[in-house]
Amino acid sequence: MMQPMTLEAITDPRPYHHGDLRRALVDAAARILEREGPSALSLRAVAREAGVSPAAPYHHFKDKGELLDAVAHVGWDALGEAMNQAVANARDVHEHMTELGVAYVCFSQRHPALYRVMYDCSRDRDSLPEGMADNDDSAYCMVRETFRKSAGPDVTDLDVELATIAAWCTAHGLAEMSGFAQFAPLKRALGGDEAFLRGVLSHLGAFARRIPPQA
Amino acid sequence: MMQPMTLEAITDPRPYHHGDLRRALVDAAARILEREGPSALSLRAVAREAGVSPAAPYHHFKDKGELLDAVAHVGWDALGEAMNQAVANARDVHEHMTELGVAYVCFSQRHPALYRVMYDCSRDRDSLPEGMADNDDSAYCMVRETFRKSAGPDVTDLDVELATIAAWCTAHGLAEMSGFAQFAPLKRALGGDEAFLRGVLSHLGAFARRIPPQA
DNA sequence: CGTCCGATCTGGACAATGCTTAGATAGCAG
DNA sequence: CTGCTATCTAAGCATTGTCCAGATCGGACG
Repeated sequence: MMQPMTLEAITDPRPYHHGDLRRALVDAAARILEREGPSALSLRAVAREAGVSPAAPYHHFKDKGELLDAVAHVGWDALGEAMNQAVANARDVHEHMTELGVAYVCFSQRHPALYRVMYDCSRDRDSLPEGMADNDDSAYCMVRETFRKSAGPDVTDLDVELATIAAWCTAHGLAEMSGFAQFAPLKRALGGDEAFLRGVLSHLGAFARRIPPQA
Repeated sequence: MMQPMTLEAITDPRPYHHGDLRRALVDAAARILEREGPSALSLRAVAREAGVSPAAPYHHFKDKGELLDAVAHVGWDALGEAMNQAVANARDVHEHMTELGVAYVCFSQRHPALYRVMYDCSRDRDSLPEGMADNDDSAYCMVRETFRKSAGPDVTDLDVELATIAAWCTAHGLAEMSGFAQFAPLKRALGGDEAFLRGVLSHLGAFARRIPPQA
């Protein structure tokens, strides 16, 4: 809200005696993530990157998980912003859903390590990731609102919720799997990553048509 | 070198010095997974569980990752079997797709730790998990075959492949997310986990209808 | 039957990690 | 200046993945 949600690793040289370390740590973590991937993201490495002792982070985060949570939160904000952008660029309402899906998966491909952290740190908690659905601009809520706006009067809130979950699950699955090397030939045949993405999304119908509407 | 490069193509019943340790290690790992979850699955814990020294596994697996691969392979075989079962129980062909999806997600909920390992160890490799699509009975190939059989004559192989990927991604997304606590009220309203599952799957159409068929 | 070789396992060691505790230091209120 | 609190460091602990030097067992060969 107050801070710009960009991912750029800005080496913000705040020459306070001991500057805003909390912020510096999150930035350092994001920098390591983009540079070396999730497996290199140790608490000690983050401290090293930020130029402090290995124990310093513990004065700002309860444990490693809480640091990861903060990093993930930044990621969700950035995702939400990217999806907002995508909707803003769409010409009419019926394109919104497509553009949201494309923006979602593209984001996950541009920041694979961040995306992984976003989900990983919530998997162990059995609850939705922090920042994913916290406010109206958050990614999940945008999808739901898009559904609600394009829904007819006979569509219940429950229907909207279920449809949102379905769409979200599909996008998430695509985000995690579209990087597999086995899909490279397919992508080439279709003419690029985004074409592949749209191709898969367009085949959702073929799947759905074989599922009877509710039991 | 003397062993076939394809992972345990055949169960080699070679009672070694201390028995078939390789198999014992995989079993021990699976046992720990079900009992204590993925975070407790250390190489040393596996060795402890199997009653051998911490260095013993290195005579059967190059590193921890290779052990995990073997565990995941067992998991994919089990998933394939569960899906085979589901198809066998379906009354007509048009139910196959639904039952496959249900079987997939149910498996992931019955063995959450195993399911996580199945994907985790392939994520770092950027290729499809071993055992996922290796033979005709494997999970992925079953979905593709179901699509092929129920497809009209005008459907190309590429279409079948894309539809398979779409269905797979959706199921995977559902498998990973349906455990989130936020969905509990929804599940209760619908009358249980499986009803929730079918509910979400049935709303795939609502999503797809808003996506224009191919660019 | 005995000898030897190689596959299998042990014990010990190393660096790295998450985390804790005790002590140092800086900024600020009085 | 004095004292308090938040912040940071240094040192240490248990655990982890991995490697290495030997011990040991199984089976092939003579």
